Amino acid sequence: MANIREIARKAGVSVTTVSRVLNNHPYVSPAKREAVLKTIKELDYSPNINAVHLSRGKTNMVGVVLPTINHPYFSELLEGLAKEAIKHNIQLVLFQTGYQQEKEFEALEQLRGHLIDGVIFTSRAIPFNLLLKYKDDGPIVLCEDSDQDEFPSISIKHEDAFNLGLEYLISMGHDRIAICLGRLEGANSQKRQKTYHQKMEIIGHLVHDEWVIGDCLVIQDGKRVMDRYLKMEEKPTAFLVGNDQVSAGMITEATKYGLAVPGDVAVLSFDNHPISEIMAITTIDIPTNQLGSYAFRAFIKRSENSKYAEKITLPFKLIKRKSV
Amino acid sequence: MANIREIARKAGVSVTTVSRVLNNHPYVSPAKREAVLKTIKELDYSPNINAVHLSRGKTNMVGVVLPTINHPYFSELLEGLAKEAIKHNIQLVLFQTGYQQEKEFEALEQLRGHLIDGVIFTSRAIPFNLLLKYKDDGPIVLCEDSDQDEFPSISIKHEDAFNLGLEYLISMGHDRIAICLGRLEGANSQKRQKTYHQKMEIIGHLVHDEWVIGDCLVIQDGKRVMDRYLKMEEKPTAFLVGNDQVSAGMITEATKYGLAVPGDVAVLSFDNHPISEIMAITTIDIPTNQLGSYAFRAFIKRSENSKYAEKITLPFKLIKRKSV
DNA sequence: TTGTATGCGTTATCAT
DNA sequence: ATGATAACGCATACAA
Repeated sequence: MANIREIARKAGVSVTTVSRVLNNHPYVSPAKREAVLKTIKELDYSPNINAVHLSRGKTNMVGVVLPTINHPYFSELLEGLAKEAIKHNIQLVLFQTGYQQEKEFEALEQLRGHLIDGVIFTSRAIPFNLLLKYKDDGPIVLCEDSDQDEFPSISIKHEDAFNLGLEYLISMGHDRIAICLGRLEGANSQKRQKTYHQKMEIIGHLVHDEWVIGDCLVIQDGKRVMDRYLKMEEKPTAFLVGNDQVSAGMITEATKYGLAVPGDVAVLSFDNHPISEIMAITTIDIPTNQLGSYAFRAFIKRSENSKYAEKITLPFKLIKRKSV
Repeated sequence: MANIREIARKAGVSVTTVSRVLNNHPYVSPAKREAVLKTIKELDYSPNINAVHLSRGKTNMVGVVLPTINHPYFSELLEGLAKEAIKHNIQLVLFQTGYQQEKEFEALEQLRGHLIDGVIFTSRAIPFNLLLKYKDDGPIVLCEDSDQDEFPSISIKHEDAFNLGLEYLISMGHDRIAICLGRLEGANSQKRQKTYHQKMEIIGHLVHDEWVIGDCLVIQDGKRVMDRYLKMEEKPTAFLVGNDQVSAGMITEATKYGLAVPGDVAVLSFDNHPISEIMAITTIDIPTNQLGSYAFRAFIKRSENSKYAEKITLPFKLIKRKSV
């Protein structure tokens, strides 16, 4: 309840001196510094940070937009962000969107309201032109393989990574390949589907509509995929899967039905998260953690230079295990 | 960049009127309201929330202390919290501690600094007497089976739940039972160990030191546990495991070595999270999500009544599947 | 219904 | 080295 003025009065100094002590400024005599510190302790004082923020004009907090934290991809990414944020003494404020645009706008509005100094999108649902309106409100960073030059962005080249997966499956003798993606309408999924169709055309293979499966995000979705597979008239011999969680669910379910992996059906996924190692899933390693670190550094650069808009792409690599 | 004063000037009204429009107060003529709204739109104005907070004396944000979000237990709990927080139009600010006390103090310091209106501990590492010092700085809620009356708390009765697990294993013919816990020094773990030793004594069975395994939190820890099991001279016939993740890792690893579950070794865990269903793990359901909801409601009650300190315990139940 | 003036708790400027 | 005072942007008691 105590404030800086009260401290000043009791310590027999001015508020300026108290503020100087609080912020470790030079030019405060040891005697007065001592007196101030003593009073602060006595009154159990601590500064009202809202006032500090208002006065300073910034908060040292940045928003992180993500669909859910209840998924290894995003929690890994977040750890990368957090690791870097700590170095810069900056707090992360999370915005769990569940892919709801409304929630993303909430983050952007907090940016406008000076509650946070910037926003990092680990995933985005709002259209680009609406995002653009917030360009001047503070640093914004995108974790996406994007086709724009307004904001800095960090990602892997999704088309290339998807191609790598397809080519590996083909090299292992598969030509009847199905794919499992997240939200089919998302930018990344669109790119992946395009890549898929192109590649299938090259090897001269028609694509069955039911071989493109959406909404594959968590382990339970893998079960759903296998159930669907069992009912297919035209069965693929391999699946290229958007993330390890779904693969894990698929393989577990397949095993239940006595299907051999990769004998009856091969599975290749993305991420190289712990579960893929445990279950010996062949996967394409995505440096998810690093993605986060780089994203945060991009935020810092953008803070220092409001024109900074570099597109950074990180490497990925195939991890051969036992599911293909 | 624009502020309320500028809006007032351009709209030809007082700052008070602008503030009234902003906060939907009555007693503003439609004409002036219109003028203000128009100017706000023109200047692309939005309020500086720090100033609002400073002026109002509160922020509508509460801190959530948790070891990591990269774990189903905590992300589930968090979802329960978030669901409720949304209803009250309150932002959650996460403090990932990694069980570092320092991080928990950070949350408490933000409470003191009026940056957040309260703190919810989903897990706690700092000693109680230090926590107590923050009692008057704002509402604090504990998610723990605690023995205190200063703060409201939400939890299940860990002793009872652990007993239920032990009794079920015993009823299935096991008497050589090992346990896997999280941080052995934590309050919950202590209670569970005590329960374990008591029960083992009742059935007249000595406990081997190596049958109490700590640091079991994630799926990889399950692998470690099984590796250790294989080297034991005195092998248990069953494991009571602190959470489903660890069970999943154990079972996967056991299967690799040709061990039958539950034939060679039975596994019973806690949580009833998705992976336990997928892998048919027998588990004790913890209403993790509800735990979060209740915790948030306790925060609200404590905000309204600074004496409120109810201890709420939620029910748990055994889910019989195929790992015991 | 509207406006003036003051307060919220700090930092920063500018003297001295 | 120190302090008086003006911002920071908003809410609100009070007056009109």
